[in-house]
Amino acid sequence: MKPDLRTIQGNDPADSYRLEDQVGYWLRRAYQRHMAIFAGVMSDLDLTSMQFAALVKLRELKAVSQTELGRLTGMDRATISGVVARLKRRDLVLYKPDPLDKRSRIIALTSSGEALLADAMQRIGRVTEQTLEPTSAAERESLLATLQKMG
Amino acid sequence: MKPDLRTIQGNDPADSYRLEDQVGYWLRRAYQRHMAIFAGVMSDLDLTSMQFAALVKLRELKAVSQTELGRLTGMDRATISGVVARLKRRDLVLYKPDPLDKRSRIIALTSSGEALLADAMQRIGRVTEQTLEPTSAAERESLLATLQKMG
DNA sequence: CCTAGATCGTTCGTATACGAACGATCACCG
DNA sequence: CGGTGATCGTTCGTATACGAACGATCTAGG
Repeated sequence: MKPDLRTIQGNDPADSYRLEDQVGYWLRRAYQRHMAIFAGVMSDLDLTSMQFAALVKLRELKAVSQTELGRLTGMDRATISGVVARLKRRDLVLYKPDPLDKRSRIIALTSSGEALLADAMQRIGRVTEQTLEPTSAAERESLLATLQKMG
Repeated sequence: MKPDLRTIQGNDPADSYRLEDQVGYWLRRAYQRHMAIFAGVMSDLDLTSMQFAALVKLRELKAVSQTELGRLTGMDRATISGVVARLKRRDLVLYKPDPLDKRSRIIALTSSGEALLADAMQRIGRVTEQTLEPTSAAERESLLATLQKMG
């Protein structure tokens, strides 16, 4: 069915390499499109998808240390540091000292953080809907399962 | 099989929202892991996946304008500008004037660019292999097809 | 109690990412 | 031919992303 291009073109794997055949390329493209959809739906809230992820986790857990919040949302120390700082600057989150560890900084939602998040959560379904719009229900299930294995 | 959490927890879609159920979250995770694998395999070449993508396209097309190269690799004007500048600084690519358009800048591989790319292309299979390692052959085909629809 | 190693959050350096504004140029239309 | 809108690449501002080095603190072991 599918001819082996290496046989046709030679033994060097480089000869048959095309960007458009690579998972990495399409992972990036799909993620990129998802981000653009997110930005569009949330544009008037001025909220990035990473900021949203952090707020969602805070809503779920009430209060976590900054590094732990990073772990839960998939951001390293240095990255979550900036994300949280920008949320703090807008008074969407606040800092609390950790009575058990002076190194640690506990992060929690403020009421305006909760309010903004509530608004964003009303819209998040549209983001997923548009992201997955080109796919069938079966594809969606399979995609999610496969991505979870890979993550 | 799967209970509708909205029915159990209330009517607000926010109540049933979990980061871990979202495509966007897993797209990011999978892409992130792919990037880490790429960086590991290519570490001694000091080549990012975006730089690699640009070099691959240049090898395929011999010479393209900078903006066109960006389009083909999925980077906007501002981003490809920096990527190409860093490749130029390392003499992996060179600039040529476009005889037909004074605004345009034609980019092409240098011989050291070709050499480095040849090395990278010998390894790229390992990157894909490791990225897809947790998945079956059927899942790989399905994943690629679905991502392509979404991209 | 006291030190070696782990962990917390910061900062720096580098590399994407992308919207917006800019000057130069191009293409097309009247 | 002259002007208007589109396109080329740059620069700026902002937001991730992440390795590395740092000071402060915590933990475990002796």
